[in-house]
Amino acid sequence: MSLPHAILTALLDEDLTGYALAKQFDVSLGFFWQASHQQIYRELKGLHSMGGVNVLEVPQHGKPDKRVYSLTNQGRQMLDSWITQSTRHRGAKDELFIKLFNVGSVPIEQVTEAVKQRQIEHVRRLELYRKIEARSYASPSTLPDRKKGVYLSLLAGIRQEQTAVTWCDDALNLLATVKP
Amino acid sequence: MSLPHAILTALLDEDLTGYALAKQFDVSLGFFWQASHQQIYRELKGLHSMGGVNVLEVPQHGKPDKRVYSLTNQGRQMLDSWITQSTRHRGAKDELFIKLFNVGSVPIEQVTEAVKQRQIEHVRRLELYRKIEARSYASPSTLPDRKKGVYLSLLAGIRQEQTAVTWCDDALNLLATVKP
DNA sequence: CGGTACATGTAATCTGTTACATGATTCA
DNA sequence: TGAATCATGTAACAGATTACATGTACCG
Repeated sequence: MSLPHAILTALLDEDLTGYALAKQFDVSLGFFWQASHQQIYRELKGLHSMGGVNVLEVPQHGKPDKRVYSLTNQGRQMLDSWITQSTRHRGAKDELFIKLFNVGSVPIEQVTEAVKQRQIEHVRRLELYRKIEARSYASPSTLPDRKKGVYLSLLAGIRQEQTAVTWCDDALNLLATVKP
Repeated sequence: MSLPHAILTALLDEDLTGYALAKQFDVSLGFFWQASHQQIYRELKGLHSMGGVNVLEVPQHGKPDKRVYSLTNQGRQMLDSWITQSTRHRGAKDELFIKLFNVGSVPIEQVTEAVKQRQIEHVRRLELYRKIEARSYASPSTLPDRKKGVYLSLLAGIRQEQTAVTWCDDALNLLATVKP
């Protein structure tokens, strides 16, 4: 039960439509918590009926009408009390490790291929994160308080990807010693 | 759709009951893919009706009867063809990052507390992994092929935890500069 | 006497994914 | 002309979590 809180968090700095929220969940917060537009529209209704957000309906011409959501005081209080609760993280479910547990029982090339593929993804991710770092967080010591948490998240992402890229190299080396 | 394959994988080396499988999913494979006993019993039924596993009913006295599951040839084939399919990983959903995105809007002590708590968990995890490494994977170069993938998973776990512990230190340092 | 281990399950609910549905505008 | 962007949603299904349910044996 934390997608609602992720949405409230995204609304801290700016009012957003469901559509714009869904885009945010593709980048930024979405690097650490992803959600589809279907989920977001569903949750926004729930949050609205609970008083956590306000809606402003904005008629448009040429495009469908907008519903711009904003955080209410009650929404802020929901965040405040949620912050004190225990932090849950469902351990990442990653099929790659199941595949690795199959080494020695299935054709090794397929596992190697999966690791190579994964490394490409990690490299891409790392490049993206570094680009964001260079653009917006070049001097972390002078960051306003409000940005420090976001920066730390990005830093976590960078380190994770770095670790993963290096691990892929080591994994490929060891997998190369497995007889086919 | 990969819990079935995780179960088949766990059955590669030994026949197990649903109960024992659930325990495996608390350690070993479970470090990278967790599942509750309810899920496992459900999936075992499905796998059985699809011919991926055999059941041997073992009457016991004093305890409920056992159903010992073993992998069939068809089960092995299911793994073989699954291995070639694309590897999915749902990005880890971690509330800690949502909390970090709240820095500057909620009481900072709570966020700091959450990071400290998380660091303790990572340290514990790291110690556990290292214990397993020392016990079973002291000389990775002489490992039989069948164990190499498992070792690589463990190595990934160790590196991830190490990275996380270090990051927590850096995070705590930067969070200490946030005005309350 | 109380807790843990063994051993299996059902039912309800909550989350997440996939597919379907609509429709104008802008850009190549 | 066709794809992408803006903008909202419904419906069905799959997957995960929580609660409930039962019952013996063994250890301290």
